[in-house]
Amino acid sequence: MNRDRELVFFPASTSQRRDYTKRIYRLFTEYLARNGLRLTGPRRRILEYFLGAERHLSQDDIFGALRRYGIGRATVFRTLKMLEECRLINHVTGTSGKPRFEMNLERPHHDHLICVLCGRIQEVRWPKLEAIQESACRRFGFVPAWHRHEIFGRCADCSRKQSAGR
Amino acid sequence: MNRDRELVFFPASTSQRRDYTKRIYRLFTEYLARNGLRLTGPRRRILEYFLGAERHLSQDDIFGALRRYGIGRATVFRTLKMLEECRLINHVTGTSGKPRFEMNLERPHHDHLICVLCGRIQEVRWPKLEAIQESACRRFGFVPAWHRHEIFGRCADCSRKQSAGR
DNA sequence: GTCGATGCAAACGATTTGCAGTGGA
DNA sequence: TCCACTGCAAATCGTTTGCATCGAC
Repeated sequence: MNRDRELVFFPASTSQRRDYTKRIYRLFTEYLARNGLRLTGPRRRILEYFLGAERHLSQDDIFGALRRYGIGRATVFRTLKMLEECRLINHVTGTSGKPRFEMNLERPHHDHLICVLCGRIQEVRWPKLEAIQESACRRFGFVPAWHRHEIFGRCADCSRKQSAGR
Repeated sequence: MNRDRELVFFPASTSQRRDYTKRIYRLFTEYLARNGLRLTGPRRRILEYFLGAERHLSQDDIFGALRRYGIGRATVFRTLKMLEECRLINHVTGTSGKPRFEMNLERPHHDHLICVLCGRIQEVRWPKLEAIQESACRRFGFVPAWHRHEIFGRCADCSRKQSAGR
């Protein structure tokens, strides 16, 4: 299975990737400088891991992958919170309610189809749906800031397997 | 403020209410019997509280209101889980991430506008939106079971107050 | 050198579970 | 009567925080 397909956008070629990484780093260091914070080893490693991951990561994925560098759980939590605050990453509700994270920068807005059997998260773009939603909010005088639109069910693979098994 | 307006549907007249309550109880007792479970005082009280509430309740609301009957937190959690499992109630993500619950039975599907300032939860029906969503899932071979569509932002009252205060 | 960041462990808040006693069918 | 249900307290889970030390600037 090609996990890459599950991401709506991810730089494909090596040069695109290099440029993307560079832009991410610039935004990150600017954010850090603006707030009197520092670019440290653990922060760099976590960001690097996101850049290489191409899928939705849990806190455990990150901690598990980076513990060999002696990075503690607290630091992972602290950094995730920070990256979310500066809008470089986004969080999605995974199956079992545990949050998963995705790179956010320069990626078009999308919603999520979450498979309750295998936990796979598929991204979908629905521009038409977003438009309807916006206008409806306005009718209520409600000023939307962000939203969460997650659909839980069975993905194509799992529902195929399930009906074959019967 | 009339909180009732925030619910898309709730039986209005006394007789409608009585019938609704009767149907809820029948479904609940049937569910209990089917699983070899019992209709106990605490369970009855919690259900009763939902029937009278007409708004989105947190676990704390329920515990707080019923502690005078000596009902423990564990029982509230256990019962909420059970009611959710038999689909009599639904859970919505409140502000601060804590779940809130609503009666689910015989109520048309709706989404939620959640005010990040006052925590108020407003319900919206979007039949057109639901239709688009359904058809898009089908295109992916994804079989939706349930979804969560929550929009966070400022409600009409709060955004008015906020701009007046400036 | 300064002061923010780190890892560790302890603290925390929400939820769950073990258990002995209680009560619904 | 029987066994599910209860409240309580202890346990657990994910996350946060206090603190002494470390390291980026």
